[in-house]
Amino acid sequence: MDDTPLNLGLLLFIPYRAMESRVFAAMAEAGFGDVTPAQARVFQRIAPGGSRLTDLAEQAQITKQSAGFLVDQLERAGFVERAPDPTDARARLVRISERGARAVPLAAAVVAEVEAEWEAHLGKQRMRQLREALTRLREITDPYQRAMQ
Amino acid sequence: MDDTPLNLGLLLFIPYRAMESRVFAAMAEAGFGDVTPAQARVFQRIAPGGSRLTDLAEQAQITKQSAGFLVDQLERAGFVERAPDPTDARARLVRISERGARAVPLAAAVVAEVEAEWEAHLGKQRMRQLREALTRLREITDPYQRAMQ
DNA sequence: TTAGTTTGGTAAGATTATCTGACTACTTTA
DNA sequence: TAAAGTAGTCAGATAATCTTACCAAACTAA
Repeated sequence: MDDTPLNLGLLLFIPYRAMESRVFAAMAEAGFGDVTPAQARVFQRIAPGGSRLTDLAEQAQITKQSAGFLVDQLERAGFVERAPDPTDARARLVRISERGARAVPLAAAVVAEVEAEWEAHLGKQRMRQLREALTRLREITDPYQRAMQ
Repeated sequence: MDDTPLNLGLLLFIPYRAMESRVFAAMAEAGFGDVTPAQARVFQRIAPGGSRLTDLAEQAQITKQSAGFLVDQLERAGFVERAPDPTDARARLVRISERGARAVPLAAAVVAEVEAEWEAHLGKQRMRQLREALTRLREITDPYQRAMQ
């Protein structure tokens, strides 16, 4: 077997992917099977008071056309709603709607569950170190520093 | 500002995405701009002596049809070649070709560069802790444990 | 205060990446 | 040696993304 250390990109991707799969499986089981990964990546970036399409696109690193397409789907599925932005007549705010709000704590619970499993495997200390290192890493790898759920 | 701790999935994704972007930008600049992220995710899983399509599909967690589609593109672009598998007449081995082999050290250099930047920001110790935590995490989140470059 | 520039968003059309289901050809096993 | 399993392809559908082009509202500066 090859024991070359794995590149850090892949090392980051593997658990990310595992987390995503777990959340999607649980959501599907809970009756939210009609949300796709691409939609979720936009959804989870909606700010508490609502976000503009352009901001969502920028944060998710997709074009505003793609973001619009995904928000249309989320709106049709009842997860979000659009409201005029009182501060700018050109813009509209994408907000989490009632059905979307019901999904949020469910997803959060699965994330917590997976994190607990990881902590059980790594130990409290290493888990804390992991979170700290990633949080610091974000300072230089995330152009959008706003905290998100 | 909201100071809720970010969920670990997103915390993993942010630097992963940053690493990927850097690598792709550098590859494009070096004349390998015709490779897509999806193709790269398959390519980087090719074993030294070549891999079967089915194995690549399994490791990348896509269907063999998708893997075949991406390998077709990689083959047309000259990054890989297919050879009969001497041990099984049904199978063929996907191998890195000359052009592909030229791309590998280039990508590795960018990865090393980004990792060095991260280490400069985190410090040697936290960087080591990060790598160790991720390596251990892989034990419970990666169904395919074979080391990859 | 109005003309030019920027910003928020949509429209149309193409391309890429992915899936499911069905199939062929070879291999393994009972 | 017949049945079951495995490697891969084919066909057709859908999802997610892009580029280019556009419109309307809002800023900005002469």
